[in-house]
Amino acid sequence: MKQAKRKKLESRGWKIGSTTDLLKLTAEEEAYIDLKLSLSESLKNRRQDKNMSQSELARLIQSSQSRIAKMEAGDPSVSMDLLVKSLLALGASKKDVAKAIAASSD
Amino acid sequence: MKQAKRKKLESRGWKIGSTTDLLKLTAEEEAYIDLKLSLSESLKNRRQDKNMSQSELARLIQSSQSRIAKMEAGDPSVSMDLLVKSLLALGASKKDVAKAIAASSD
DNA sequence: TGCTTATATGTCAGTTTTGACATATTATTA
DNA sequence: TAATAATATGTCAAAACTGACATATAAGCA
Repeated sequence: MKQAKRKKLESRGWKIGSTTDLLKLTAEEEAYIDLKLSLSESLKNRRQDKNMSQSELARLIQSSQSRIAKMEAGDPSVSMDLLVKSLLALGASKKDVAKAIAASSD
Repeated sequence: MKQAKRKKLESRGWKIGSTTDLLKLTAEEEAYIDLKLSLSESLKNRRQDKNMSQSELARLIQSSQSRIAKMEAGDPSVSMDLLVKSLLALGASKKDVAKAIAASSD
């Protein structure tokens, strides 16, 4: 994994292991993170396309503005379940979700 | 939603609301459940294609046989995160995951 | 510039998900 | 048939995730 990418992930709060095994992020771990970041991005785009504020989306899915912010920031404390439920609440179809997931993140 | 399908879901342990609003499962809720069941199925197929037992898979992902069984049974206590991580551990690519998700469940 | 709205970040108690365990049920094979 | 392997089901303490809140920072506009 490239140094730049690792930095990006670490800045978002992902713990990629101790300093000694920073370079050992497995392909599966990387794919999993990629996948969540793709969902994050997709969520942000969908919300903005609807001219909706984070607070409005929070109301829609009975969550809070801060959690929406964390979702869109790719915070590791957010589950895929919540990301997907949010996308669906914004009108995404299963195929839309699939497309978001298949998209490579960089 | 069809009666037969609802029964199927309820038999797996999904709580689809009280008797009065059994028919009001929203499209989003339905899509979310469908999506998880598709991942379940995909996981089971992948594992079996590799001639791997649930115990072996459990070891591989540092989980337990009982949790694998729950994943494959579509138990509502299992997160999408765990399902996806497991698929990736079995060698699925992001595209494979996307395909599983896009697949309609019945 | 100040004012307002939107987004980001940190914390935390309540809830959900977790691996592990015991044990039941169902194949599979001798 | 018995014995063994595989899968299913129920429970629980620990770990992870959650909405909510406070508050910081940023963006837009008068």
